[in-house]
Amino acid sequence: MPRRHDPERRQRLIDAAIRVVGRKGIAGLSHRTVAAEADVPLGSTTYHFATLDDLMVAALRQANEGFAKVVAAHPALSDPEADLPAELARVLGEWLGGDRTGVELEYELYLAALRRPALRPVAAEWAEGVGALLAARTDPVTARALVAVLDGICLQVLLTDTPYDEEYAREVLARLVPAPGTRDGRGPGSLPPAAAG
Amino acid sequence: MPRRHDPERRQRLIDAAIRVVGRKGIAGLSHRTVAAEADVPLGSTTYHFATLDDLMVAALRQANEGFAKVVAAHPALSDPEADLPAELARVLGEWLGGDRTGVELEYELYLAALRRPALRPVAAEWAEGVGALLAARTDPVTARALVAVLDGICLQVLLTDTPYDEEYAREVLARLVPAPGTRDGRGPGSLPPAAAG
DNA sequence: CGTCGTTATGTACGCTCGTACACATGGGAT
DNA sequence: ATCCCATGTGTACGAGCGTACATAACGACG
Repeated sequence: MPRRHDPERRQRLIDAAIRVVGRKGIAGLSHRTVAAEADVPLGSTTYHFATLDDLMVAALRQANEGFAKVVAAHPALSDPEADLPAELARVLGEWLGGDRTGVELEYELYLAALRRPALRPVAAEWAEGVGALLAARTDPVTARALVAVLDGICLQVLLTDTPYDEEYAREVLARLVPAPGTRDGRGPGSLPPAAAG
Repeated sequence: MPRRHDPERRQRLIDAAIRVVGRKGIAGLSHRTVAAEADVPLGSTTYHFATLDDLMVAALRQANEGFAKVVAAHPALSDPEADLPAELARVLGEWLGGDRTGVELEYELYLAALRRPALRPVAAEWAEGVGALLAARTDPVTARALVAVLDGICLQVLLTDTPYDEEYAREVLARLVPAPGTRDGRGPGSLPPAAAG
């Protein structure tokens, strides 16, 4: 019985949980599968995470950083001069085009909040995080709308096996962003219809 | 051992499955729970639905009619004179404001398509169905965009415990609909870059 | 009436699960 | 040096699961 006194075991369990969900889905997540993946005895997982919800909260919180990393790798998203819709569409394409397993993993944990109230605060954190990032470039209402449509486009791609269409995404995102001059913080709502067509 | 020769048993099993998912979620769906809910022996569920995927496909297909019913109850959605964004926002509010269990049920089955390829065609049917309905009022690209943002708004409400804001939804939907006169079927896509900031 | 295929029923096997608990261990406080 | 508690380990129990299968009833059809 080696490996006594293993600090960071908790972290290794989270990593293992993420790998398990990535490979077998949430349905395949159990104290035992995580223990096997992390190569620790069963009792260890139940000790560090009494319930599977606890484990999922930790996993979702960590998985959320996946999209954030892609975003952080694109400083253009923070550049007020850049074409925001085009940049967003590109970043989304990069994320969806990358490792599909990772994308499905993040979304599965995210969507699990529907039935697991424990996950909802974490899901909200993510939405607020992305929203805050976008709000710096537009206004709060537009930011929320952009997050919603990003979510919606991802769902369509992931749930219906439709390939991602970056040009389509760019177009849709562009319609949500008010014309310059309207973006002064007083919020949108009165943009002339001409701006949308 | 009464009730031999029970036609429509298959249908009753689907109904039972929907009730089970509504009450305990997909995680609580099993041949046994459905059998108990429908008050039939275990062997009967395995006979009519060899796998749980079969049962879920049938259930999702039937559950999909929930939103369709709400839509059908609003003929204004087909009226070319009506304010489409406002009507959509109202219908969505009605659906989300109604029996929350039913909404969660439909969405849970819908989202399950992420990990169950068998459900993806059914999920796609739903998206295409709503899309076709909206395409009659605008153009295909706008219709897809509206479906995406409807999905996104629902997600935000269901996943983050945020109350539904009809006025916000109306505003966002309105930005996606091209101004009248542009809606001639050639589709959008050529709006000047200036509109994007 | 008799036959046959579909539908219905009951039971059993092997597996995984969450949970509980008794025991071992080792490091930090005293 | 000693004690104590957080941490680690092994095992067992009862429950639920998918699946398989032998058997029984029924209705259609000749």
